[in-house]
Amino acid sequence: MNYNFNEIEKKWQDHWAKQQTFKAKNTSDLPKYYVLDMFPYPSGAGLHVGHPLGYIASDIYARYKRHKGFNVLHPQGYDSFGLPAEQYAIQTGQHPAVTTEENIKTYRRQLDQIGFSFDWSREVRTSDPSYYKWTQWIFIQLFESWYNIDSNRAESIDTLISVFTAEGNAKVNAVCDDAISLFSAADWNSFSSKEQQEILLKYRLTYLAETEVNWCPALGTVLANDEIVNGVSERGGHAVMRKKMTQWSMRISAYAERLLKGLDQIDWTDSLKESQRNWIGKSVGATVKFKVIPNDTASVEGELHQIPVFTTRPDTIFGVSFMTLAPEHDLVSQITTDDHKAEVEAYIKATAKRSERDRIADVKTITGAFTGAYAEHPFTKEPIPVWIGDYVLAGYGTGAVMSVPCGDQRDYDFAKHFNIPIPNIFEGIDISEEAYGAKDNVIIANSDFLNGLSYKEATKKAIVALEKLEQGEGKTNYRLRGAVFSRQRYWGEPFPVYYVNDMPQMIAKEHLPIRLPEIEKYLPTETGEPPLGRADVWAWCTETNTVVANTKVNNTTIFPLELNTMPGWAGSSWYFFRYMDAQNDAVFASENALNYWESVDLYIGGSEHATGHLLYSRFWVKFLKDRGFVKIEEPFKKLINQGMILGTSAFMYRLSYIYINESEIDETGTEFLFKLKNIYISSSESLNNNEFQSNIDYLGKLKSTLKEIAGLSNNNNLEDLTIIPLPIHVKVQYVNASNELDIPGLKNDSEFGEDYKNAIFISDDGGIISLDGDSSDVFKVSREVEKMSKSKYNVVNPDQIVTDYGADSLRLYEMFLGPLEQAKPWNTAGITGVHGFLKKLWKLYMGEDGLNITEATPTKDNLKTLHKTIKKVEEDIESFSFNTSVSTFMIAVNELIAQKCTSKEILEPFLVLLSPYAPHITEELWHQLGHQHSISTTPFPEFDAQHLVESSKNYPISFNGKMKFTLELPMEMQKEDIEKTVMAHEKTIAHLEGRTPKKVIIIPGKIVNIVG
RNA sequence: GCUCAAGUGGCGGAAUUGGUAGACGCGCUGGAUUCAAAAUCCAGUUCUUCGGAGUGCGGGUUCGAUUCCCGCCUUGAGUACCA
Repeated sequence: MNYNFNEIEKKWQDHWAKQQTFKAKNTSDLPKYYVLDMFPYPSGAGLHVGHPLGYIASDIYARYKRHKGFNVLHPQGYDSFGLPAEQYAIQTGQHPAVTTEENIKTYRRQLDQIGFSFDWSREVRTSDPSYYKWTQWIFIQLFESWYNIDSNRAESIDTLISVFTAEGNAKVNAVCDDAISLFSAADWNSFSSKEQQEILLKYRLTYLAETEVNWCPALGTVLANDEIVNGVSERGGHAVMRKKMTQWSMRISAYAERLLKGLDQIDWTDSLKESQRNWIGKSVGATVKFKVIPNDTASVEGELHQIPVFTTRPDTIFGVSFMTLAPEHDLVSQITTDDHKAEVEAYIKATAKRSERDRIADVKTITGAFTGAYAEHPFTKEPIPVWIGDYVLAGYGTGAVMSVPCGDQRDYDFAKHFNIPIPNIFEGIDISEEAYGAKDNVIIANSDFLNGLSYKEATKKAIVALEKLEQGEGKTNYRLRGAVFSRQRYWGEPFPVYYVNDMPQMIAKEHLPIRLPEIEKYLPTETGEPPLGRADVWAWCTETNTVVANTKVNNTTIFPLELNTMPGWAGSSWYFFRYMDAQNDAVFASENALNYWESVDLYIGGSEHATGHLLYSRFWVKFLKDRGFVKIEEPFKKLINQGMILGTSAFMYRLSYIYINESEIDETGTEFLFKLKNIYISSSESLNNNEFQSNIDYLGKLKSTLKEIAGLSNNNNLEDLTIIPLPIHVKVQYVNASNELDIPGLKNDSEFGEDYKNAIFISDDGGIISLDGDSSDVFKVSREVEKMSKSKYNVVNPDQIVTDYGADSLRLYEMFLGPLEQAKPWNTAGITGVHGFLKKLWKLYMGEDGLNITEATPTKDNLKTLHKTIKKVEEDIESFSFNTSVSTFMIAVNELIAQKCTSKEILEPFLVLLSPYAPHITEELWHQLGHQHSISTTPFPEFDAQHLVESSKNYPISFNGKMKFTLELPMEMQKEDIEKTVMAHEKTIAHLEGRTPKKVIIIPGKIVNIVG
C-alpha cells in the first residue's frame, strides 16, 4: 500500500469536520487552555507560505495540549473590515462585503487543506453586524466612562455628573483635557444642556476633539503614524500633510501607567515589552516655565510670553546656555525680532520639507536659527538666547527644550556649531570633547544652591525651588497620547452616534447594531466628507429608533448620523472574548464563558502588532475590567512572535541608456533610442559583481546586437552610449531552480503578459534569444532574499505544495525550516526531505499487503529510541522548539527502520508523539491499527527514564581541549581507573610523544582532558 | 542617531547547565537497481599544504568557549533625539 496523502488528508479533514472533533466545550472538568492566532485579514491574494507558519505552530501546541488532557479552545476568524477591500471597491465598484466574502472563502479553503484543529463553530468576522453590534456597544461604554485617578479606574460618567451637581469640579481628580476651567455646583446646574455635554466630553474616555492628524489628500483619509513611511503614505507613497479635523479619540493615556506595570506580569519576549515601554514613553522630571524678555515683537501689553519645557534633568538647570524651540512652535512668530525674521522664516520653510524621520536620524547635519529673543533664567535671571532647531520636534513634549550643552550631546553639538557657550556644571568632569550625559556619579557644580549635590538630590532641590518661584513643578510625562479612533472610510464599523446641536448622542444598546448603509461609490464626497456622506438613508429617528432617509432630518426628532467609521483596531481589540461565546445574542460573552476561559494562554503572531493591536487590546481589556464586564487585567498571558518567512526574489535587467554627447545621435536621433525600449539582458557574473561597465567584450557584442535591433547599419560603434541595466522584479513562478526564465510563460502572464509581448531578451553571449522551441539559449535571472510579499512577486502559494506533497509535509517542513521566532528564507526544494521522511514512516507501518505491525516484545534498543524521543519531543514542544523535534522524529524513524522494529508497543505511542505535527498520516495509521476514536485525544505517552540508562560511556579523550579520539569505558568506572586506563592507552602514548602531562582532567560520564 | 535581534559548511540549521562543533534535512559526488528515467537503497560530503586550522573580527577568563566577559564589524527589524 502506497502513501496516498491526498486521499488520506481529504478523508480525515472531512471526518473531523463532520464529527466536530475539535469543538470546544464551555463546561468541562478538564483544565482549560486557550490557544489563539493573531486575527487574519482576508486579503485578496490568499495565503502564501509565510502565513501558516504561526498557525501550524499554534496548532501543534493546541493538539499537544489535548493529548495532555486539556480542554482546548483554538478558534479562528477574520478581521474582515479594512482598506484593501475598500480600495478594490473604489476601483471596481464591487461592494466590499462581496469581495470580502470571496476572500474569506479562499482563506477558509486554504486553511482547511492544511488540517488545522480549529473550532470553526466559533468563527467570528468583525464586519458581521452580529459582531460589530458589540464593538459599538463597547464604544458606548467608553463614551459613558471617565477615569478617576483617585480610585485609579474607569467609572461610569454618572458618578462624575453627581459630583459636578453636588460640588462642581474643583476636587475632581480625573484624566481629562488640559484646558478645563473650574466651576461650582451652582455653575454646573445653571449650564445649558449643551454646555454640560461639552464639559463632559472633556472627561469621557472616548471623545470628540479637534486634533491634528496626518491627512493624506490622495487617499482621502487620515493615516496613523505607523502608516507613514518617510513622510509619505506607506500605501501608494502619497504626500501627507498636517491638518486639523474633528475626530473621535480614545483616552488611552489614562492607562499609561497600568499598561506599563502590566508588562511585568506577562510572559512576552523582552524585546516586545521593550517596544511597548518605549511607546508608552514614561519619563520623570519637571516642567519649567521660562519667561521671554520683552523685545520689539515680544512685548505684548499686559501678558508676557512664557516658554514651557519638560526636562528629565532639572538638576542641570544652571547649565542652560540657550533654549531651542521646534521651528513649528506657536511662539516662534511672536517672539522673533525684526532683524532675524528673514532668517527664521527661511529656516522654517526649509524644515517643512524635511521628513520627521530625516530630522530624527540625521545627527550630523546641525542646523538652526537665532530668533533674536531672550528668555530669562528662572534663578540667575540672566538672559538666555532662544534658538529654533529642527532637532526639536513640535509634537513631543512641549516642543521646546532647555538646552544644557554640557549634559546632552545634541545640545552640545548645536552649541559648538553656533559658538554658544558651554558652561560646565559637573565637578571634575572634562567636557572639552563631548557632553556628559550619565546621571550616575555626577556632582553638580557652578550651580548656586545645587553645588555639591548628586543628580538625585539636586533634582529634588531644583524642583522645590522652581515650585517656590511658581515657575515649574515635578512631572511625569508619558509620550502615549490620545489614540485617534475615526477613519474617513466606508468599510468599517459605523458609530452608534447621531448629532443634536452638534453634540454627539449615543444610540441606546437595544437598537444596535447600526448597520452600514448602502452607497453608490466608495469614495469621499466631492465636498470632502467621508464616504458615508453619500448615503441617502443615514439619519436617526428618535421616535421610531430606526435609521431613516436623510431628507427627513428636521433636527427635532430626526438627526444626522456620524459619517466616520471606526478604525481597524476597533474590532480586533476584544475579539478574543467573542470566541469564548461567539453566538451569544444577549451579551458580548456570557459570564460563565468569560470565567471559564479567562484569558488567552498562548498567543502567536507577527511582531508588526507590537505597538498597535497589542497595546490597544490591553487598554480595552483594562477598561472592560474597570467597568466590571470582565475579570482579567491582561488578555494574553504568553505571546510568541513568529519570524518572517523570506522569499527569494528574482530580477531581470531592463536596459536604459544615457548618451554622453547628445549631438552625436544625428542620423538616427531619438528614433534610435525609441527602438531600444523593452530590452532585457540575461543575468551574468559581471552583472552580479557590479563589473558590468568594465566587461568590454560583452558590451561590444551587446552594442552590435542593439544596432541590429535598431536597424543601424553604419560604422558608429556607439561609444557615447552608456548602457544601464535596471533590476526589475519578475514573478518567481516563471523561474526554475537553475534561475532560468520561462519567457513564453512570462509573455502569457494574465497580469503582465502584455508588457512583455514585444520585449527582446538577450542571452549571456550578447545575442538575441530565439524563442522557437529548439533554441538552447537560456535567460538567467538574479536572485535576492527579501520579505515575501505580493509586491515583490516572490510569493509561494501553499496550494501547489499541498497538492504535490500533502499538508503533513507542508506542516513538517514549515516547522523544520528553523526556530519559530527567527526570520528564514523559503526554498520549496527542501520539502523533499520531510516528504521522504513521511514515506519512510509509512513504509515502517505498512508493508506491501497491509499493516506491518506485530505483538513482538520490544527490544532494549526499541524502547530506548521511543523513550528518548518522548523526552525530547515533550521538551521541544514546551519550549516551542519545533524545528528540533522534526529532526528527532527523523532520527527515531531512521533508528526504528535500522532496528527492523515491528512492535506495536513501540509504534503505537510513536504515532501519538507525531500526531500534533502530522495529524493526517498519524490518524490514518492509528485507525489502521484498529482504533475507533480519533488519535487527537489519546493521552501523550509517558516518559520512562529507566530505558535510557547506559552501562558504558564513549569518552572523548582531549589533549589541551581538542578531542583526538574516543574510548568506550564502563559507566561506573572511577576517576583513578579512568586515568590509568586512558594513560596506558596506545593512542594516548602516541599523542604525548614522550611528554609528561601537567594535568589530567576527568569528569566522570563526560570527558577526559589531558593538559601539557 | 537610538533600541532590540542575529552572524556556525554550497544552503536551512543543530549543539537546552561551559565538556566529542557541523545532528537532521537540502544540494552535490560516486555506486546499486532499471532498456532508460522517476522512485528507492548504499557510501561520501567544513577547509586543509594531511602538520593542523576552524562557529563575523580582536582580546580576555578557563584544563576546556558556538556558549561567559570586554572592545569592534556586518546584517536584519523597530523607531518617537522624551530633552
